Amino acid sequence: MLESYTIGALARQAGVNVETIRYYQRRGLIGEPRRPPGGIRRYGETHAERLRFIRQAQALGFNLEEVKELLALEDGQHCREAERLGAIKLAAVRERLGQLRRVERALAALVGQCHSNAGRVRCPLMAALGAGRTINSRKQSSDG
Amino acid sequence: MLESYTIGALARQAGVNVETIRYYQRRGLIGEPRRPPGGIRRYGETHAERLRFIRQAQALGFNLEEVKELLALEDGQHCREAERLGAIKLAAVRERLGQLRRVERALAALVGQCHSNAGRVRCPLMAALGAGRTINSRKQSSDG
DNA sequence: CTTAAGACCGTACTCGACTACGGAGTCAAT
DNA sequence: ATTGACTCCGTAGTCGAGTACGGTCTTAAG
Repeated sequence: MLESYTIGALARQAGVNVETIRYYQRRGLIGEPRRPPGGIRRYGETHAERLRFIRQAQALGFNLEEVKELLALEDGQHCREAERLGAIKLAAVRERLGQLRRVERALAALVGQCHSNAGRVRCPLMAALGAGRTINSRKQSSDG
Repeated sequence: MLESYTIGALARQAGVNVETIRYYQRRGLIGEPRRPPGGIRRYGETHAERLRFIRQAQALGFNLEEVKELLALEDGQHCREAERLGAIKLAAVRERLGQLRRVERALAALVGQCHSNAGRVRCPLMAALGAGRTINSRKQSSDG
């Protein structure tokens, strides 16, 4: 634990903006090391990892509040609570996963169909995404 | 195709705000039916479906621009283009899917571990999300 | 010591996606 | 004809997640 990065170095290392780090600190997602008398804060690997974690979690659709909870799990002693939160997130993730799978299938079908069927899109995507029937709405635009 | 909803009814039916519909129209995601001489626009099932489509796609992480493209695929005659776009989206979806699967696994592991291990969280989530090592940073908070 | 890069900090701006507001017009019921 | 709910429309405000700005302070190099 060398605590060797300045905030700028940390930012570079993690591929985020300095301002973003400071923003996360304000939001309580990463703690700021106390600054040595009159000086400049130093950050270590743990911070870098935390940043990576945050970005990953975000990329998966968790918002900062949720990420914060996730991080609390990680830090937490409260296994009971961790389990509860984890289970909730897990359910959410599985739901997302299910939908995404349907989309994948539909999209794959669309592309395949397109391939074999040049000229006519019947769009299985629409079917997959909640609508029951074929649409073919001929782009009822206005702008006139 | 009864074109029987007013915008308010459509909104209720689709579970969105009237303003949201108008916003989507401005953004070009749904066309507005021309208004009968001096009157009020009427919407039909196609609009309702389109709204559902939008919400679903959004829930899966597509932004409005992307949704618009998706909708263009649907509307489009241009199969060639549809295929191209579709393939791109498909790749994105698969990437997401892969990540999400990893998270699911990790989260499931976390919850399971928690269960069998009451009192101590080692957090496989962290491992899954880009960090290599166990963290256990004891919440280096600041806040005075 | 001077200087320049960068830290520190508060405040303000941006961007996407809405959401609210206010005034004028429409329409069905009374 | 009047009322009240609702539409239409433009403009403005909100919220989440940053990003930028500007002034002061630290710190390393010359």
